[in-house]
Amino acid sequence: MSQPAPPLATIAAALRRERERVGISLAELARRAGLAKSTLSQLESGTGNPSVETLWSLGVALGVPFSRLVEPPAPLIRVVRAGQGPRLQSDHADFFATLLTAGSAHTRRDLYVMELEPGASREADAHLPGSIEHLVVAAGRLRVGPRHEEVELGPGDYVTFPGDIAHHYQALEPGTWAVLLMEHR
Amino acid sequence: MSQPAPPLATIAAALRRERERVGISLAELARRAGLAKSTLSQLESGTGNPSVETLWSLGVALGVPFSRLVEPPAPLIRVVRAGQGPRLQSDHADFFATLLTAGSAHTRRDLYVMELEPGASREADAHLPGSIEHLVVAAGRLRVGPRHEEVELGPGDYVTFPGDIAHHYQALEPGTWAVLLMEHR
DNA sequence: TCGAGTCGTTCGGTTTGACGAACGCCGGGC
DNA sequence: GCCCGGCGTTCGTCAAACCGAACGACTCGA
Repeated sequence: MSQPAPPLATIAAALRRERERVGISLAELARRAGLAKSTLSQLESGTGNPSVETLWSLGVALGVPFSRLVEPPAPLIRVVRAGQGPRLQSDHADFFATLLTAGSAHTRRDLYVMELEPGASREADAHLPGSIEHLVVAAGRLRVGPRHEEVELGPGDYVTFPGDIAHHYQALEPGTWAVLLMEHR
Repeated sequence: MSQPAPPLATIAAALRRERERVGISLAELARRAGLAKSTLSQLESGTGNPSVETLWSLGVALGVPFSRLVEPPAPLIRVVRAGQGPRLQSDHADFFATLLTAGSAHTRRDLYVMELEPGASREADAHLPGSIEHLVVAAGRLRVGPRHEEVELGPGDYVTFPGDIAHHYQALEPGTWAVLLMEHR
């Protein structure tokens, strides 16, 4: 799984790549991560073997998960057999989902605006294995999550959870709506 | 994803857990990983902050991916409350973007909550070639789009446009915010 | 042109992680 | 009894990760 790669150069490349993606300078990143510029400079140049704490603080400052800094960008071959495409859930009386952009065969992500009215909660079956839901509440209040782990959200709140286990949505106020990003791996 | 946890204790627990899962002694694991027993002993006791190389060799010897040693057992659901999460500053003081979830190494897909105040428009440089922006306005009014093709959006409105050409955002009302999905490649 | 600011790199000094050897502990033979 | 093998921990030494300061190069404004 993680055998062959000596992660020294991988980390160096990942650090520079992610930093430039965020669009900040080396000095600025060092500042946010609480490190010396010299340390970060050596890391990005491939010299040195950072401690976990050091690399962790960089991951936090960059807003990326730890693994993105150590694992090489894995070009991953993936097959979706015919008939296994994501199925849209049928509409419920108090639930509307508007498909904004559907994932093509290559980019499997769907973006919805979801409108809900208070009342009966919407039970969602498990989707495809590996699917992940991201939700940002735009207005109203929403109770959502996997069974027995529901959370209550207000405007601006964000939540993510696996889509491949049973979960449900329930609006707590009229006019509740949210942006839903469905990822299918 | 990787925010709050100081991974010292997490690593200690993960090492002991994985080692006992394999069913080998501390000395044996140190032998396979090419480390000194003392080093591993201190790591499992929570003392010390291993280098990436050290932890990597342990992951190889244990036959587990690197991330299993540093990330706590993944919670099913994760919430970022409004106004929390890492904020990306911009060249203008009236623009904030909060990174909600960063795409994995191969799925470059970042989800933001973007807050804007009226006034000077934010000029966005072209991003990586092939990137696409999706935007859903949650509150306020927003003028956005590529140069000379701007559109005006209200709550619930959705727009998508290429991110690899120059474009800009401009809030028309106070308290304007939107959900931004950035796709790369 | 000069000055102030930021950029990223390089250079000693200090902290600390990793090593090897020794330690005490426990269980099984001869 | 005694010794032997392996276990996990502790201690002193050494290399190196990290730091702070200084450096030259560059960009703006005055």
